Amino acid sequence: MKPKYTRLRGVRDILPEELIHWRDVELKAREIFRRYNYKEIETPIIEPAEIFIRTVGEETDIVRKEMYIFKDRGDRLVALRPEGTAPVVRAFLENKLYTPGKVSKFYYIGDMFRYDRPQAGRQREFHQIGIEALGEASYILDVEVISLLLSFLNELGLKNITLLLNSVGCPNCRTVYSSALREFFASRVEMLCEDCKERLGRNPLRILDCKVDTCRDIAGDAPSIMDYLCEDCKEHFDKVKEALTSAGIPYILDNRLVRGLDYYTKTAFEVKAEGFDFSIGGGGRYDGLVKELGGPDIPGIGFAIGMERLLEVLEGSGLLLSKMEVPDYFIAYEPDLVRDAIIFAERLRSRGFTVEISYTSKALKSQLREADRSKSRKAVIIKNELWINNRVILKDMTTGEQQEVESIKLEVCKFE
RNA sequence: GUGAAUGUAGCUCAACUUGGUCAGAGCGCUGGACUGUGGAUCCAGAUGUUGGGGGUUCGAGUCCCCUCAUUCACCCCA
Repeated sequence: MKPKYTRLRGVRDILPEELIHWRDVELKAREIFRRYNYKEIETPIIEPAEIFIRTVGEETDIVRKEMYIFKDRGDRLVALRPEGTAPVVRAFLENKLYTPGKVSKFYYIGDMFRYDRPQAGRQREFHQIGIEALGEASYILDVEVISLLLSFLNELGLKNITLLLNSVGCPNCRTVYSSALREFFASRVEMLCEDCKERLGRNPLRILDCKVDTCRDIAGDAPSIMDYLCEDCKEHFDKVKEALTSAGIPYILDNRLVRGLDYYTKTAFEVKAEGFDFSIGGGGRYDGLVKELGGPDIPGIGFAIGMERLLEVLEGSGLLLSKMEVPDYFIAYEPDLVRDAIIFAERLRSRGFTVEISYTSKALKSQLREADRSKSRKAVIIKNELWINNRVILKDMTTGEQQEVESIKLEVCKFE
C-alpha cells in the first residue's frame, strides 16, 4: 500500500525507538542545567518575523532565503523560528524578567525551522538544546558557558570533542576589520570563486571559511581579526583564553570561525566531534542583542546544540544504549475468562506493572505467539480449573519455565 | 537556489552493459507438521498498478522526455 499522504520535505517523524534516545539526551541536559542553575523557558514556535530580521541580520542567508515566513490572517508578517536566541530575549523583555545586577539564565529544548535543502545533518525542522545567559559581561560567564557545554558532551560519553574558539569583536572593531578584509580581497578579486566575489560585497568575513582551495590560500594571507580587536574586546578575549587554560579546558584558536548570525560579539565558539564534518553546536556572546530588541543595554551569551547532529555523533560512537521497555506480563486466557482476564490485567497495571493482554481470545498457541512477539518477560495463563482456586500459570518467556502461583502473589510481589 | 545519484513486495535488494518465461530472493507475515503452550526446524501460502505521467516499440523496471520524492554535495548552518 502506497501512503496517500507523506511528510513534507525536510521534516521527519521521530519514531518510538529513536525517541528513547532523545529523551535520554534531554534528561542529561536538564540535569546539567540544574547544576549550573539554568531555568527552562519555552517560547512560541511562531514569532513576529521582525525579531529575527532585526537580530539575525538582513544580509544573512537565514533571513534572505531560509525563513519560513508568511502573513497570517490578520496580515501580520510571522515566521517559524529559525533560531532560539531572539525569542528568548523577546520573552525576557516582554515579561520584564530583568533586574539590575542579576544574571538571568535560561535553557530551552525545541524545534527550529529553516527552509534549506535537506542533506546529511540538516533538516528543515531540526531540534536544538540551547541556553541563554543575560545580564553579565564578565569573561567568567563565557568560561562557565563553555564549560557547561563541554561537561554536557563529556557526560554523554563523548571523547574527542574539540572546542574551536574565536573572537568576532564588537560592532566597532569588526567594522574596521571588515573593511580591511574587503580591501585585502578586493585587490585579489579575480582569483576568488564566484561565491566569494558575492561575499566580498555582502560579508567579507565569510570568505575566510570558503572551501575552495584558491580562496583558502588567499585567505591564509588575509589580515587576522586579532590585530584589529579593540582594547576591550582584546582584553576580554585574553581573559577567556587564560581562564580556559587554567581550568584545563583545551581549545583550538580558529580565526576563521565566523558565526552565521549578525548579533554575535566577542567570544564565538563551536564544538566538533572527531570524524564528523559538521559542528554539533555553537554559540557566543551577543552583547548588543537585547538593546537591538528594544531593551536595556545588557549583555548576553548562549549556545545551541543541534539535537539531530548530536544524536548522529552519539550513534556513530556507539553511545546509544537504551532499549525500548518491554511488558512485564502478557495475559493469555481461555476464551470464557475474558472478563476476568481484563480485570486481572487492570489490577496488575494499578500495581505499576506494564501489562499486555491478548485482544483476540484466540487459541492459546496464538496467544502465546502474541506474548512472544510483544517481548513480554512473563506470560500469565488463566485457565478455568486453576482460576477457580485463584491460581494462574506463570511462564517465564526467556527460559520457558512455568509454575502455578496464586494470582494475588503477582499483585503484591515486586517484579523479579 | 545549483549540481549529481537513486526510486522494484512491509523491510533489504536481484532482474546487468544486450528491450521479449522478468516480476524474483532473503527477512518478515499467515497457516500446517505440533490434536489448548511462544521461540528452533521443515513444508505451504499471500503480497507489487516496478514513484507518477507521457513517448518510442509488435513488446519497457529495462530506452527517451516531464514530474514528484529520497540521498549526497554546494550555498549556508544546528
